[in-house]
Amino acid sequence: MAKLAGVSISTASKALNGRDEVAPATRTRVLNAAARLSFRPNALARGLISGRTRTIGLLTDELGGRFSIPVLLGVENALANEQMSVLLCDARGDAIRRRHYIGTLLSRQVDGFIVLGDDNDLRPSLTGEIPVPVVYVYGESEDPDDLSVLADDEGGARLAVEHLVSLGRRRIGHITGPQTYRAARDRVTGTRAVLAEHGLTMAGGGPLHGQWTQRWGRHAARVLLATAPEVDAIFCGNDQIATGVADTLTDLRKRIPDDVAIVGYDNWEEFAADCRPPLTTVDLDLEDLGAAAARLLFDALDGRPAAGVVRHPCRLVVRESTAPVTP
Amino acid sequence: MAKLAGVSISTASKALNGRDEVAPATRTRVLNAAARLSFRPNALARGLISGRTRTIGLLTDELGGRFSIPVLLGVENALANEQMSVLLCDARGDAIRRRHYIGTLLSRQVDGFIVLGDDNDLRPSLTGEIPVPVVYVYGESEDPDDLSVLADDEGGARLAVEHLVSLGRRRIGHITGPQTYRAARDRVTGTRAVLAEHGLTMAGGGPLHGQWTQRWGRHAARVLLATAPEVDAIFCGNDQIATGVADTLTDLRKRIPDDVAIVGYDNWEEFAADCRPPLTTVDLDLEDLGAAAARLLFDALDGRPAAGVVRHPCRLVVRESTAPVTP
DNA sequence: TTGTACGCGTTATCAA
DNA sequence: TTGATAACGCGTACAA
Repeated sequence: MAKLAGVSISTASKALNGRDEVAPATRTRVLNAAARLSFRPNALARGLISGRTRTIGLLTDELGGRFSIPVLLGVENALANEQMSVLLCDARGDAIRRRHYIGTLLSRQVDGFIVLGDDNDLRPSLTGEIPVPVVYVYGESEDPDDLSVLADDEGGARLAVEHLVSLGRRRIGHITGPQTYRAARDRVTGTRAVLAEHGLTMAGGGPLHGQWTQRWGRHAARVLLATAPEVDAIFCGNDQIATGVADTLTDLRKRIPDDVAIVGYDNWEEFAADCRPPLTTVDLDLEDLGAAAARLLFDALDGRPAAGVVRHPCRLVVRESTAPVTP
Repeated sequence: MAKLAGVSISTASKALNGRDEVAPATRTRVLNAAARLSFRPNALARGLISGRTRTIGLLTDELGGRFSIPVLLGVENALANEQMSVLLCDARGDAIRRRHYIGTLLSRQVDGFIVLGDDNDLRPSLTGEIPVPVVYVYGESEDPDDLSVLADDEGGARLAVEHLVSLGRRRIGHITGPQTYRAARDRVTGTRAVLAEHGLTMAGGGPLHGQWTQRWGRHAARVLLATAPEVDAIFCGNDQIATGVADTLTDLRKRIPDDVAIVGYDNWEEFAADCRPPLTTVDLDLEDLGAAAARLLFDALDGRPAAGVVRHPCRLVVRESTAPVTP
C-alpha cells in the first residue's frame, strides 16, 4: 500500500493516523492508495505495540436468562461507541470453565472485564485473578473494593407500592419468588418501607414466597384471597406471577383493576403488554445498566477507578392493570 | 520467564509448545517457571505470526429477539471446545453499522464470520465484502453459493400435524403469524402437505394469519370456532398464540385436550410449560443449530467449504395439551 | 539439545 | 517533510 502511494511505510502510517508532520499532497496520495486497496490496519500489530487492544472480555454465567441479554446489549452498544469490541464468554456457572475463560481473555490481552451476574445475589470476587480493571454488573461482588453496578430493587418496589398507595389502595398484598433470591428480599424490604410510611400493613400479613412462575401466581392469588378477601391491590415479584394472579382473579370474577389492582415487575414485554389486562410493571432499564457499567469501565481504563455499589434506578411503566379506586 | 528457567527464549517456546527437540529436564524447568509466573503466551503476537487468531466474528441484527440467544449460545459453546473465541457485534438491522462492524472484525483478523439472521427470511449476502469464510445461520443468504444453516420449519409443522393426526384428530385448524414471515408460510406448507396426505382439509378453510401474540390467539380462536365449531385440534404458529387460543377455549368452556387439542411452536419454556394446560409444542433446537453452524465454519476454515442450505430438524415436545380423541 | 537471527504489521524515535 | 530503524512477543529455520 505504501508502495502504491510511492512513500515509505512510516510515512504512510503517519498519513493514515492524521499526524500533522506530513505534506498535504502526500497525505491524499496515501489515503487514495489506502482506499483503493481498502486497506485496514492490523489491530493485532497495533495492540502488540500499544499494549491496548480496545477489547474487553464479557464474562457471563447464564446468557440464557432473559436479564443478561439487555445488559449485554447495553454494554455492547456503549463499547461500540468507543470503537471497542467485546469478547463473549459464557461460563455457564462452572468455576473451571470460568477460570479457563479468564485465562483465554487475558492471553488475548483484553483491556478490561465486565462480569455479568446470573442473578443479583452476591458472588465471589474474581478481581484477584485478573490484573486489569473489572466491573461487576447485575450481580454484586462480595468484595466491597470492587465496583458493582446493580438494579435498584428496593427502589423499584418503592415505585410500585407508592403508585398503588397514590391510587387510593390500602389493602396491598405481595406475591413474589423464593426468599433465597436477593431480588425477592430487596423488593419485600422496599414494599414494607412504603407501607410503613403510610401506616399500612401488608394484606395477608406478609409476602407470599414461591416460584417465579405463572403457576405460583395462580395458586398464591387463591391463598391470598382466602386469607385477606378485602385485598384491593397485589404487587407481584415479576410479570409471570402477575399474569398468573390476573388469571386467578378473572377466574374468581374479580375485576382488574376495579376490584383489585395488579403491579408486576420486569416489564417483560411478551407477558406484561399482552396480559389481560396489560400490566403496570417496573422496568429495570437493563440496557441502561449495561451502558453504565461500560462507562464506568472506561473510567477505570482511563485511570479513574471506582469502588463500591452503584444502584441504577428503575422505571414504573403504567398500563391498564392499575387505576384509582372507584368511589 | 525464560530467564527464570535459565534458558533462551526460543528453547522456552519449544518447551511450552510441546516440541520434541527439547530435553525432558529442560522442559520441566521451563514448565515450572511458566507456572510460577502464571505465564500466558500473548495471543496477539501469535496471531501476528500465524495469520490465524482463533477468533470468529458473530454478526447479529437483533440480539434482543429470543431466537438469537440460543443460537449464539450454541455457537459459543462449539467454539470454546475448539479453543476459539467470539467477537460479538449487533448491527441492530442498520446497514451502516453492519459495514462498520465488518471492517472492525476484519481489522481484528477474525478467522471467519457467523451471520445470525433476525428472522428466517432471505437476506442479502455479505460474502462479497468478506474475504474469510462466512456461515449464515437462522436467516438464509440470498446467494445460493453461500452456506446457510436453517431451522426446518416445514418439517416442524409436519411433526406437529402428524402428531395430531395420529391422535385421531381430523378437523385441524391453523392459527399463525403474519404471512410476511417465511416461518409462517413454511409452516403452512408443511401443515397443508400432511393434511393432504391424509385426505383432510384445514378446518376453517385455511390458515388464519395475524400477529405472533396471545392477543391474536385469543381473537382468532373465537373466529375459528365460529366458522368451524367442530374443530378438534388447533396447530398454532407459536406458543404465545397457543396460549391465547387456550385462554379463549377455556373461556368458551371447551376442554383441552378432550374437546380440542393444541400444539404450539418454539417451546418457549415460560409460555409452553406454564400454560393451562402445558403445551405440546415444536422445539427448534436452536442451540444445536448454532453448534452446527460453528462446525461448518470450522470445516470451511480447514479448507472444506460447503454451499447451499442445511436444514436442521425440529423436535416435538409432547405435554398435556394433546391427547388421543376420546371415543 | 540449545541458542541466534529473522519476520509477522504497526508505531515511535530520530536522522536525513 | 520524509525514511530508516528499533521494538512489541512470539514461532521457526538454521547454526552452533
